[in-house]
Amino acid sequence: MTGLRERKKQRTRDALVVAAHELFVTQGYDTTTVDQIAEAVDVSQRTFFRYFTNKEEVALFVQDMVEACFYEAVCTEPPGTPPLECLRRTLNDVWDEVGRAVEEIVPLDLHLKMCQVVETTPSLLAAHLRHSLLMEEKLVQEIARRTGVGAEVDPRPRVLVAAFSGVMRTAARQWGMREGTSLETAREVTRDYVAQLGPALTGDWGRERRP
Amino acid sequence: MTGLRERKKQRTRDALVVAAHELFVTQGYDTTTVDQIAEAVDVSQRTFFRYFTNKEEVALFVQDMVEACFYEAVCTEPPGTPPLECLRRTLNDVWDEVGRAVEEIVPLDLHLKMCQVVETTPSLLAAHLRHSLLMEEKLVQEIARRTGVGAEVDPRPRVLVAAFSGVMRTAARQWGMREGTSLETAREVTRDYVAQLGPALTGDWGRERRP
DNA sequence: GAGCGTAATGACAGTCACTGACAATTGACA
DNA sequence: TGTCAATTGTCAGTGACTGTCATTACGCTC
Repeated sequence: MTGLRERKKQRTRDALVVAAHELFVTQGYDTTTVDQIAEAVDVSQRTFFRYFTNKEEVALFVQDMVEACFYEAVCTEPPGTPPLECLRRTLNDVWDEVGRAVEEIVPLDLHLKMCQVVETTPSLLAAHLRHSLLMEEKLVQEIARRTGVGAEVDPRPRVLVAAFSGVMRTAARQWGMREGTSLETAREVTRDYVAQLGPALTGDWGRERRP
Repeated sequence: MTGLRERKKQRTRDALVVAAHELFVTQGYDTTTVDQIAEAVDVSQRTFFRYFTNKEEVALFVQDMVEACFYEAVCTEPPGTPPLECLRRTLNDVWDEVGRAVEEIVPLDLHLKMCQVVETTPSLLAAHLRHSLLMEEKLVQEIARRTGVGAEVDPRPRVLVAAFSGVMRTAARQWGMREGTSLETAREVTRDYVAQLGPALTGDWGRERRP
């Protein structure tokens, strides 16, 4: 199953991801050319485009994996849990696994820095949002499946996932703008934000910060 | 104030928007080149890029205006309204004005078709999502202002706007996939989806469609 | 209404992301 | 070891976008 060919490909792909991350983090996304990435790994530009359909993809490779990781975790959640609770609980439990999965490809620190690059680079942020949308659709299907509610006739699965994802994105964004970015702070911020979903929707906001 | 120079520029810009819309709608976004758009209006490609920083911008010009329109409407809402109610009410009231504003630039029908093109064209959808994010941030500031809650210390403004915007985007998306796309159906679908925000978050989803 | 300053445009060359085609290389497997 | 198929490099081409400079056109003054 793991012939030399496979392993070589895997190594090239990983090397491209790591090299790209290092270049993006140090000199910025827009100012890094595909040629530079390819050269760093000593392959031709054409080969780069055989591994990644475009420049964005190599930048979002790890993030996509993280989101896929979250989706998988949601799918393994025990049935019968109320949908919002299911998402919230998964979110809280999945961080360690995410950390491990990331480390298999790039140093965790590099990935966290890359998250900030994504947030601050318009074209990259745009692509990231679109990728997230695809994952949202998968989540919708899963929520619909586990609640027995048809996503095509009842808007609630979509509405729930949209609200939840919107809040998570916001949390990620706010976290990315902080100084100390670690998995721990990310977990805290997202947990915090999601917890505010209910209070934020009800009109009676007190005058002081959440009690 | 409106010298010949200004009016001429305005006319060129509008002509570019209309020509671009027609081309995008008939042959698709990716298959339309900037040269074609410029040629249709009889200006050089360079001039096109003096009016719009990139190809996406001309495609999203009207949509951006619509979102700005919504934002303005939120700002003129009477103070004291609970924030979610404020957004919901504005959303319901603003449609006619939006229709009028759009018609000043492109035929409404063309715009509605363009919305579908945006939803179905990955790169364009990505750009659209990013633009929406900018508008969300403005909304956050406005909500924070009118509730006297600091957006930098209390997550609720961001959480509320994120949830609301997420649901609106979902509604727009679902609407765009329908057959009969009119302002009326758009109003209905969005109103419908936003109304489901509360029910979707509570765990006790009934087995049948919303009663 | 002639002339001057400035804004708008066109023409051109160049960069970079991305693609198709074809030839060269290399692992897999008989 | 030889053959097949997958992987890669090279090259040429397209299209989005940018900087530069010469040209045109507007607006304003005298």
